[in-house]
Amino acid sequence: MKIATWNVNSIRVRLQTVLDWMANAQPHVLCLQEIKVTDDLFPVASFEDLGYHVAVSGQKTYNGVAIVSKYELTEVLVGFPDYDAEDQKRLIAAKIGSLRLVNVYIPNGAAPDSPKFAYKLEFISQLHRYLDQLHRPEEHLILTGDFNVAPEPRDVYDPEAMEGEIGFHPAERAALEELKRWGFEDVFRRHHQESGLYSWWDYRAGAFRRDMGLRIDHIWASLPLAALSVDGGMDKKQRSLPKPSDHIPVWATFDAERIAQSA
DNA sequence: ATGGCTCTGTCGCAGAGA
Repeated sequence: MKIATWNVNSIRVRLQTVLDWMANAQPHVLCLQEIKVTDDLFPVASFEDLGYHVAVSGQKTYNGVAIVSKYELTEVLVGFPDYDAEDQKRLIAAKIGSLRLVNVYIPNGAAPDSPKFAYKLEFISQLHRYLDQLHRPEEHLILTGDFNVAPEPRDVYDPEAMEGEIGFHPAERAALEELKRWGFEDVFRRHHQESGLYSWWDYRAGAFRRDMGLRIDHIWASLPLAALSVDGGMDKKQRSLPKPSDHIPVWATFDAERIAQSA
């Protein structure tokens, strides 16, 4: 079972790119962020034609998340039950068979001295509370999406230069580490330990050409589920194609039979 | 170097991204 996450930076601009990638990569589940459309304008039919189910939480211009799945999506939950997140559409969850999946677009934060950074930390704190309220670490649970935080020095191109900058500030790394201690393992890191593996490169200043990237898109699995993971990866080629998103797809595979057996 | 691109809403630029 292949699960993927991709911040596409506008689904309308990137639709064909995403469909082409799916035809090749064949994910069972794809979590999208920054779709930048209202629900009614999301190209549902394009995915349904390929045999996928779709759950969307979008808004005009900014943010927006969606889950695209070969398996039926049930118990779809949009946003937080008791926190309005300033009406920003950044969270969608669903049950897929016995699997629970949470797709999140954590706020960027703008700059460490910005109110948006406080909102980012508050959002991560609310996400922690959300897990406490709705889930247990013993479940087969995936938390995935654009986390907008590079967890460790090996996840940034220049740890010294980036220290304290947005995406690699100690406060957000600590918040993310605390979230992880709820009961998750970074599935990508289970399979790849080396530095220099990034999921995002700035559009500006030839950042991709100079490989100035960050690993900020993640697939976390609860510990029982992480034990059933088979492989993980990131499709860097997608960043070199014409009109790319600034993020690339991140994916992980799991032993579907053992997931079904232990359900 | 708070920009260097890219996208949206709207047809000038401004806001956001990270």
